[in-house]
Amino acid sequence: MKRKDISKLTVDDAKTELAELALLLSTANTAYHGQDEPEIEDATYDALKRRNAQIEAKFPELKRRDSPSDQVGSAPASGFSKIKHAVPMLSLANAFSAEDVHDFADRIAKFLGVTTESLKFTAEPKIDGLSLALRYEDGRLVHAATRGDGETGEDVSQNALKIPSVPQSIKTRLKVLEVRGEVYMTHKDFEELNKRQKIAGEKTFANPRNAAAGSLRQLDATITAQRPLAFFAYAWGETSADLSETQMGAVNTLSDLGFQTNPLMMLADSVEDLIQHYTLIEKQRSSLGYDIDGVVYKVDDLRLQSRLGFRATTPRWAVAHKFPAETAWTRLTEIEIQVGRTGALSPVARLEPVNVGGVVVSNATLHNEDYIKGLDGKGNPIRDGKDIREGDLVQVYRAGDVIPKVADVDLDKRTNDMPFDFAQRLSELGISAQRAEGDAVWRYAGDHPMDEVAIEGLKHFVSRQAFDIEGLGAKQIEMFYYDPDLPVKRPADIFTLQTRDDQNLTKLANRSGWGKTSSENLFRAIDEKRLIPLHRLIFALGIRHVGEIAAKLLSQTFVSWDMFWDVVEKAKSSEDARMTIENIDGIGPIVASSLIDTCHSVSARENILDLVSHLRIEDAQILAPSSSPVSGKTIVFTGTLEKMTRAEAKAKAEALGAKVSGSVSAKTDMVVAGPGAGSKAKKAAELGVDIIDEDAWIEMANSK
DNA sequence: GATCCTCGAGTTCA
DNA sequence: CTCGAGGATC
Repeated sequence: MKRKDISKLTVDDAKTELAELALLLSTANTAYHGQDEPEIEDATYDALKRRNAQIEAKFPELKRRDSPSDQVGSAPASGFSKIKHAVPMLSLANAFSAEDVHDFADRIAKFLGVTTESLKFTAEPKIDGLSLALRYEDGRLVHAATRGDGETGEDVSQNALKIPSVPQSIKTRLKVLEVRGEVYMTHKDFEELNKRQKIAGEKTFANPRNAAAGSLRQLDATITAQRPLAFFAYAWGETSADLSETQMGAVNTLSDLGFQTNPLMMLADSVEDLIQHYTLIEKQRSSLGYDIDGVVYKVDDLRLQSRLGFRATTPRWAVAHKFPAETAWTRLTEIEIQVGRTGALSPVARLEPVNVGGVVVSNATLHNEDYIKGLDGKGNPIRDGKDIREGDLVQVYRAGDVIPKVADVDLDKRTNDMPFDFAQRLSELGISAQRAEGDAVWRYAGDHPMDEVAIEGLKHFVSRQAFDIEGLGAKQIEMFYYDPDLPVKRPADIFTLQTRDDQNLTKLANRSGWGKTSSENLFRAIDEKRLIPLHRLIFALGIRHVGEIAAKLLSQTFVSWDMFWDVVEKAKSSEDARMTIENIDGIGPIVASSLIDTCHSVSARENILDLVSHLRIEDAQILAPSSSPVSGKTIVFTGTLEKMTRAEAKAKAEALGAKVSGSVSAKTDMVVAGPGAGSKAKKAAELGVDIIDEDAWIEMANSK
C-alpha cells in the first residue's frame, strides 16, 4: 500500500489514517494471538506500527484512545485487547410488577417536577443476547467492543465484521457515531448450529444466548463468520452531534442508516399504555423466533433524559420490566453451610440437578437463617411463610436470570417433619458461632481462626480488585495453604515464597503440574505486585465494612501508607484521630470502628506490618481537578428553584463533581438562592460565601 | 425516626 | 444479581 509522505499529511488525512491503522493493527494482533496464520508479516506489522507512531508524533492531539502504540506487544490474558468506552455502558434498573413501573414513572415525574401524565415513553422488547458497541468514525467501523464491566470492554472488531447485520460503513456526516445494540441468535439458527456442532463432534450450546456469546468471543474470527449472528441496534454512546430530539427519532435514524432495529418498539403516552404493550409483547414472546426477557421503557424526550441523568450504575430514565423468570421443581437434598472470609456462615441448598431456563442448576443460595424459615429481613413472610427443609420438593428460579433461588415448597410432598435448625446444625458440625442481636447472619466465634476463613481471606487478597496476582487464583491458594513444604497461611507468606522455595530441597519447579516456566512466571507475577497502589493494599486487607470504595476514600484522604497507618494507630486512644476517619464523607462510626479494631488486634496488626515490610506502597493520586468550575466545591441550594427540582439540581451538581449540603457553614463554597431564600442566604452573606441565583447556576453548570 | 441510596458480602454457572 | 446494613438526609 502506497502511503503519503508524513510531512504532506493534512490533519484530515492523518486522522483517517490513524483510524485505519488502529483497525488494521488490532486485526493483525487478534489474528496473531488466535493461533491463526498471521494476516500480515512481522516486518509489515512493525512498519505499520512505526508509521502510526510517526503520525502520532506529528499530530499528538490526534492520538487515539485505542492507539496501537499503547498496546504493548502481547495481548491481555483473555486474548482480546481492552477498549475503554468513551461513554460507560450501564445496566438497567429492573421492574418486576406493574406497581414497580408506576413507581418508576412517578419517581421521574417527581424528579423533573412535572406530572406523570405529561411524560412519554418508548417500549421495546429486551433482547436476551449480549451488548455490543460499534464505533464509526467518518462512517467507517473503527472498532467493536463488548460491554465488559461497563467501563472497559473487549475489542471484538474482527468478529463484529462477520455479523451480516453490522454494516462496515454507513452513510453519515457524523465524525463519531457509536451505535449500541444486542447481538443475538434466532431459535432456528441456534438449533441448526447445534445440529452441525453435534455432527462435527463439537460441543453444543445450552441456549441461544450462550451460543451467541461463545460465537462472538472467538479468537479466530473465521469461526465467528460461520456462526449465524444478528444485531439489533437500540442505543448509542458517543456521537459528535445529536441524532434526534427523541429516543424514537434516534432509533429511526439508526434504522435509516442501515441498522436492524426492533419492529415491536412503540411510543406510549401513559403507564397504562406501557403495561398494555408489555402484555402484548409477552403474548408474542414464544412466536418471535428469538429470546427476549422483558420490555424496556425509556423516557422518549432526550432533553429530559439528560436532565434525569444517572445513578451509580443505571440511568434514571430507563427501566427493564422483566418477564416472570422460568422455574423448575426439584428435590433439595441437603442444606450445607459455607464459610465466608468475614466468618459469615451462609446456608446453601444442594439440589438434584435440574434445567432452569436452559441452564442446569445444582445449588441455590438460602441467604441466612430467617430466609430458610420463610421470613425476610424485617420479619415479613416470604414464600407465604413456608419454611425450607432438607428433602423438600422445591421450585427453583434464577433471580435476574443468574442466581438460583427457592421460590416455593411443595408441602404435600413433604416427608421431613423436622424444621431445619440452623444453630443445632452448627453445633453438630462443631462450629462455634453466634448471631448478633439484630443481625441476619451467624458468624464464626471460635478461639482459633478457621482454615476456611483464612483461605477466603487469602483469595480476597489476590482477587482482581486487590493484588491481582496472575497465576495465583483460588485453586493455587488452597493448594499452597495446605502445602507442607511451602505453606502460605497469610498474605506476607506470598512474598517469601521464592526465597523459601530456594532453600527447599524439593523445588516447586519439579512438582507435578509445575515446571520451570510456570514457577518462574508465578514468582515474577508476585514480584510485579511488590509495588502496589495504596487503595489496593487497604482493600486487600479484607477489613469488614472496608470494600473497594471505602478503601479508595481512605487512600484519597491519607495519600500515603505512613499517614494512613499513623492515624489508625493513634485512633485507638485519640478521639481526634478517630474523628479524622469518621468525618470522611461515606465513612461512619461503624466502618471506622471496624477499621481501628481490626488494625489493633494483635494478630492482624502483626500480619499487616509483616506484609508491608515486603512492599513498596504507591501514594494515592491526587484527583485531577476537573474542568468544571464547581468541581470539588460544596454547594447549598435554598429558596424555590423554578427551572429544576431540588433532586435534579443536586444530581447535576454531583455529576459535575460538587458536593451538595443542606446547611450553610464555613465549608460552603457557594449558595444558589432562589426566590424566598431566607436564613440560609442570610447566613451565607454573613460568612461571605458566594451567592448566585438559579440562572447563574444553570449557566455555570452548563458551561462545563 | 423514617427513607433513600450506595456499598459490602455472599451467591451461580459457563 | 440480591440482600442486609451503613451512611446521609430530611
